Amino acid sequence: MSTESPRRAGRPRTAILNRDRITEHALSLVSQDGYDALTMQQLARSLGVSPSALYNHVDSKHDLLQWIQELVMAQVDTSAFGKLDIHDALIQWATSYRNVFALHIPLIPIIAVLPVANSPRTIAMYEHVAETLKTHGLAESEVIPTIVALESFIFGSAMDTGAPHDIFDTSNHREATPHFTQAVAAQRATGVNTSDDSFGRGLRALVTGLLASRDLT
Amino acid sequence: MSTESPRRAGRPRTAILNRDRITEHALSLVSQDGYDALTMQQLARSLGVSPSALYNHVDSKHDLLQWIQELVMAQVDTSAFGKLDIHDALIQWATSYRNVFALHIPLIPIIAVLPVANSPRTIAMYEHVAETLKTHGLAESEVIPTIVALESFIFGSAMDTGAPHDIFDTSNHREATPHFTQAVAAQRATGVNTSDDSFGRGLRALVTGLLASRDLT
DNA sequence: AACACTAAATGAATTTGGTTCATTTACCTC
DNA sequence: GAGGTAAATGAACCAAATTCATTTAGTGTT
Repeated sequence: MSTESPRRAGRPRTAILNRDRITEHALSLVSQDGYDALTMQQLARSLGVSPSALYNHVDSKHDLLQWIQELVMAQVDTSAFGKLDIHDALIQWATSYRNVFALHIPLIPIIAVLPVANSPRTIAMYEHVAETLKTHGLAESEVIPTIVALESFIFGSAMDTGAPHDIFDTSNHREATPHFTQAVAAQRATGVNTSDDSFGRGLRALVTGLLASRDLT
Repeated sequence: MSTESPRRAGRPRTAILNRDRITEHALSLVSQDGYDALTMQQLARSLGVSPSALYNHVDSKHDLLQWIQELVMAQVDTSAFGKLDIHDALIQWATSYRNVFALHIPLIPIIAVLPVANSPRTIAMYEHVAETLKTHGLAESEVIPTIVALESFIFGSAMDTGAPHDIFDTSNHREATPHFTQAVAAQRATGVNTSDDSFGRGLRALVTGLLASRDLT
């Protein structure tokens, strides 16, 4: 938006800050102390700089989160495409995707709604999936809805990993909800992690169903 | 938690505020101007009261959001259980569930992770689903994971409705992503809403697959 | 070597929101 | 009436993001 001046002369002092350094430190803050610890002041302190200095490089905190997203996205494992058959490849990819974002839950509401254009890594990942689906024989117009359906499930499942263990505790209303209460007890008795189990079952169902719809609409 | 005092004497002036009135006004604010407009000051103004007065009734804004959740949950249509066969009942319920929360996206990250104990309506809804799944012949221990899988997809899909139309715009990187770019164009050409289509496809796949897993594990 | 120019960094101030608390208000019961 | 209590008030407080005028320190040019 800003018209550049004639630019006749030299460079300023060597910069302390740049996108990579900022993002790196931000992500490290998050890993250590969680998203609540990620404030502009904390970040600035960790970089040995004053908070306002950050605004020479980042437009807003929201922007900063987008930067973080890029790094996080890079952790998603897409190596299965081309190696494994489509069914297994999708499952391996989706599982990695979900596990990565389980560690970055606060990012989910942001990126679920973020234009993809700013994130090369995200685009590259989509290209992998799209190519695989197309090769498998999905109709051109089915590719995007299939990806979106998978992603919705992935994000939803990642959020679910943040739920407390006793989320389904119904101590107070036990009388009114016999079936539900009993189901909770039965699942708990199995000893397996609810989120993981739910994700596994759902993912298998979803992948099988979506790939099968090659013809019908 | 608070030990009650001896309570020997009378009543205060007739209260202006109470849970119902507060929640009602909060929800109305949200409907009109979105969640950004829901601040404690705005809410207080809309009730003709000072902000601090709210804290005699609500412990925190987070609490207030839980109250809203109750009202929102009440809008989910569970009437299909018992009327329709299980497949169609689940689809009708899930669709209503998703559509309701598409109007309350900011609530999703909060309630997805919220203990159910405080929300009678939520519990009642789960009881419906649990009973239906059990009647259908799902193993006791499969009921909860099935519900969680469905809910994850529902929440993820509801979030997706908030995505901008051009979320998949790849103008800049078109060369690098031929398959994806073409898929986006093809889907756009169909004229159908991406979120709706994705949700429909995914939901059918998910319901079919989850109900079929009656035996295998 | 001085100059002109510029990006980067500073620090103070602003803004926005949530939340606390001591105090006052109104009204009910004895 | 007098005692007692929940509700409401208003003035703070606090944390956090953001803005802005100003300073700092390079770098190429003359």
